[in-house]
Amino acid sequence: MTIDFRNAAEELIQHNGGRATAGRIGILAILLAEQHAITHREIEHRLPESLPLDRVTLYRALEWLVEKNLIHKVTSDDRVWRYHANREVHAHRHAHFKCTRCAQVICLDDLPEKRNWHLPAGYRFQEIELTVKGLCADCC
Amino acid sequence: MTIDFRNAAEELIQHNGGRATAGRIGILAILLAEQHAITHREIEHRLPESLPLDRVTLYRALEWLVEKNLIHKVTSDDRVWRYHANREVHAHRHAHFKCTRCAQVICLDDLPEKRNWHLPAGYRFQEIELTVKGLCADCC
DNA sequence: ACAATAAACGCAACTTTGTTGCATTTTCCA
DNA sequence: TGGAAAATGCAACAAAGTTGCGTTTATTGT
Repeated sequence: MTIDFRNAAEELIQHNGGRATAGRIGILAILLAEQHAITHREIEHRLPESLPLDRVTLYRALEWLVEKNLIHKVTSDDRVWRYHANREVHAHRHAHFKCTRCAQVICLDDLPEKRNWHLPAGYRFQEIELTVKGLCADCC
Repeated sequence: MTIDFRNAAEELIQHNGGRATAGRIGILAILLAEQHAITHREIEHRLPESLPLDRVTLYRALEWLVEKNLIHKVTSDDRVWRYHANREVHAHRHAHFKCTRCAQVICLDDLPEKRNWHLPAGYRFQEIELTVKGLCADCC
């Protein structure tokens, strides 16, 4: 199981012209295996003991993966980035759900239309960032 | 002009059962005078020399003002809270606009309908947090 | 007007998240 | 397989925000 994610991760990394280092593979495999967007710290805890990775290296690897569009970052109100592997669903921009009790984050599929947003004169639209907050099934 | 904001601030604070200290009045007056949501640091810089306020006191005053519903906080992707005085417009929840160049934040008036968001089974909706990103008139 | 007291405040120290510079190690490919 | 480029690890730093605690201040009742 894990091995499949590792293989997929390695392939994805190489197809993007990056070096398939143990760190990157491990990180991406963790994110591929994960349903929810997770924090830097959660990734760190999921790393096997056989792969001790420096905090900074983890930050840089995540940055690289975001750049290469293999994962994406989610803003949150707790000042912590969460990361999630990109799948087909994420080809387009999408909304996120965050549980107000356990802080779990998942991806939703819709985003409101851009034209609904009448900005003041002279303002230019670029993108929408939307988080729905509530309770997840476990916390309800 | 400033004096009007100070008077309004003092009244608002007293009507909420809080002590009208120089700090709170000064802070709320600044926020009342401000069009945009501004950061802790920006507030600090706007404080007159006659009112040197400790960082911590500022944080605590802001926290109190949020609790009392006199101001509200805005989440942002730069991990910094921005604060804005509540006006009639803000009686209901609303969206925000953030300029991707100068980081200025303003309030918009609409929010998409809750029912548009079909969450997974068992999830409970609470609220929406939405930021439109783009360029403001000055940065276009 | 004034004293008592609860609420604010200021200071110092700490935490968390993330970043930067630089020397060392590793990957990849010629 | 050996050398260049890329990735890593370490140490130090930075920004935002929090906590504990002793001191000051605004309010309230007399």
